[in-house]
Amino acid sequence: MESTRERPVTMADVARAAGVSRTTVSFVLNDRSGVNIPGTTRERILHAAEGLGYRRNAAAQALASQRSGLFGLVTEIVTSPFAADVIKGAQWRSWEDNRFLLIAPSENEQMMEAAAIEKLLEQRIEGLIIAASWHQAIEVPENAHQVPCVLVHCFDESGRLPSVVPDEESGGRAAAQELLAYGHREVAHITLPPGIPAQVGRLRGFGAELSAADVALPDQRIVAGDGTAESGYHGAAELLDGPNPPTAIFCGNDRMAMGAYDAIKERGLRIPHEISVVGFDDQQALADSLRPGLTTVALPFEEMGAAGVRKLTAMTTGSRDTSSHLALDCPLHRRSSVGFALR
Amino acid sequence: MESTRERPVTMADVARAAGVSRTTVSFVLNDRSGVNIPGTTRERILHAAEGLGYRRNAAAQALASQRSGLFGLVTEIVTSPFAADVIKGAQWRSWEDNRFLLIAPSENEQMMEAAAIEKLLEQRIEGLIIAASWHQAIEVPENAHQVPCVLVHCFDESGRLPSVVPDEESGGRAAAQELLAYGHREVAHITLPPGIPAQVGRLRGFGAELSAADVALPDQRIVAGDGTAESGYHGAAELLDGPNPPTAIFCGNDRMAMGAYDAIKERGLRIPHEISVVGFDDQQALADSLRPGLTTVALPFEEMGAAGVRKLTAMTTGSRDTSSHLALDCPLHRRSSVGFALR
DNA sequence: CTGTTAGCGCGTTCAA
DNA sequence: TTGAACGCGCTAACAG
Repeated sequence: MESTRERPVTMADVARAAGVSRTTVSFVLNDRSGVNIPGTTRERILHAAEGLGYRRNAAAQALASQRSGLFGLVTEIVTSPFAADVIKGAQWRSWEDNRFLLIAPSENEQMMEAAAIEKLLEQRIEGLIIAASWHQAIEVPENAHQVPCVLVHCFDESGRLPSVVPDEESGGRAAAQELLAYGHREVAHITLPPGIPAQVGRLRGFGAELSAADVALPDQRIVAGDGTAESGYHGAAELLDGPNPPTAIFCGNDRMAMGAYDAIKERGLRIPHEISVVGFDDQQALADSLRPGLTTVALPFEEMGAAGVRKLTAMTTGSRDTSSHLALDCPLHRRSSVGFALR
Repeated sequence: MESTRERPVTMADVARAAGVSRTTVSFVLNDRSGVNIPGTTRERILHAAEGLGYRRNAAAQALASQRSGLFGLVTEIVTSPFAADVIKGAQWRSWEDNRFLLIAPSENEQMMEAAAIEKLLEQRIEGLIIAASWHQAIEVPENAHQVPCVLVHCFDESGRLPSVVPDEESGGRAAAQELLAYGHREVAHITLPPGIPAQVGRLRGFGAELSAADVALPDQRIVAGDGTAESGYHGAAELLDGPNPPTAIFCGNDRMAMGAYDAIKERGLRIPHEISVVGFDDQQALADSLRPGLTTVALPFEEMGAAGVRKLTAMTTGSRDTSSHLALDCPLHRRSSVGFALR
């Protein structure tokens, strides 16, 4: 029984079949610039490769050339509802750039994240993207520094690593614009936990756009929340029960908007007829369960993923990209929670 | 300037540092069974590797061992809203199985799909998953047969390739159960294009569950749709304007449910008070824009992705898995479009 | 412009 | 148990 092991055809086979050396084959198959190979030879090689069913071996190429053509992405894939969008954007962009994207789950346990990166490093990735589930300063694992690294939806304190984050201020402005367009002048805001980028940016953008339209946002109209539905409920209650209730509330995130809905309905007010609400994050599962549908500002996850890869490609191809901190606009997603102001 | 090129440390370096041969290092690092190595030597090697910061080179290992540890997944990542869920399930499962998942976009152009697979093959994937955007029989590209291959959300006519599909019938049954639970006995169905698995299964399951409860589903109550909102509109109109309008409509998909909503509202009927609607597919973006929220049957994308990988792992590790055609349950997602029957 | 030669880092057989 | 030697498939100097 002579087992003719179906051995995969190699460059040597192609060279033999075409009557040339492996080098020539390599040159032709990678059509290297700066080498002029007779059209006939070229044809012959291509034809032989085709005929034999030759297929490049990426591992061999990676080993020999010291370049894997791989990018890595660590993200909270299982627990974060947003991770899929970042992956989608990054994945597509990588493919366009003729690279594969390796994904590794971090689930934000610091240990696991380092381990995940380690796995990626074993694959000799040429670049790494670390994506966080919320806009924050992160502690970058030591081993991440062994390859070009881009931070997505987060940044490091030192600011040494390039990052791609949402422009929270633009989101705040978008919310304000929408409310202003509907004639609201008595507006309020329920904030996120103080100090985090999302809290600072969203409020700042909101306030700036309002004041540009000569609409005041006094301190009594800014109540502190902590991001939970619970705090949204209390925040809205405080605003509505106060001496001068607003006609519209911009909530620092969708969860708080959910809480606000409860407080509003509890008081017999109708959304959007008597009061308008704008959220932030565009959480599908959440906006989905709210009645009426929540008009909210979305985070540009897909774009951030793509931008991260683009930046990585730029870095690995040597083009020194100076604009290393990118902030992407947060667009408004209209649903049904904003109506015309009564006052 | 003696540039001490920071050459990555190899097994040879570890061997030298530990005073043993590369073979021994290889044995220890891969803790090969059937080899007894003195605890001391073992310790010494591990220590040396740690100290030198040794990191395995996946490409070299793949090349030498002829096993890449990679699985491939082709899917319509950019155009299909469901692809992300399949990816999520498959990705997570692969990681658990200690493998990386390579994703390639197909966008259902037959040419592009083959090209995508070709790229994956160059990476020497050990298994391939082909995922479709709707449950259908597909033409499997020739090159897909060069590695173990599992079909997700689709199947090949010949039935030779293992597949993981949604159990459409279970979804039809779930819809019926929900309506029955709310006391509906006058129910109708708007079908998908005739013949496709989703149409056949959903209707069959729906009908079976009804008849098990002694509820009739006469032919006049089954109107043909084609999957578009337009056809849903007309189907619902036909049902509502007929001699004996139903109290509940099960639509073959969400898009048709959207159309049905219009016909219903146009006739001054309220959902779910006067008529109930159940959809199929659980399309976020769609169910999100409907008022009231659409109760609908979901396709188990994440589970299908995971099951596909699991099957692949089983195949590549040789365990002959006979149950090669897997059908996963479709669970109901309750929102607000089902209410108690008035009649 | 083409062929020769030497690695890339690791798995694995075969002796010792 | 350990070490020497070869091969995996390809890239890249360096000659010719």
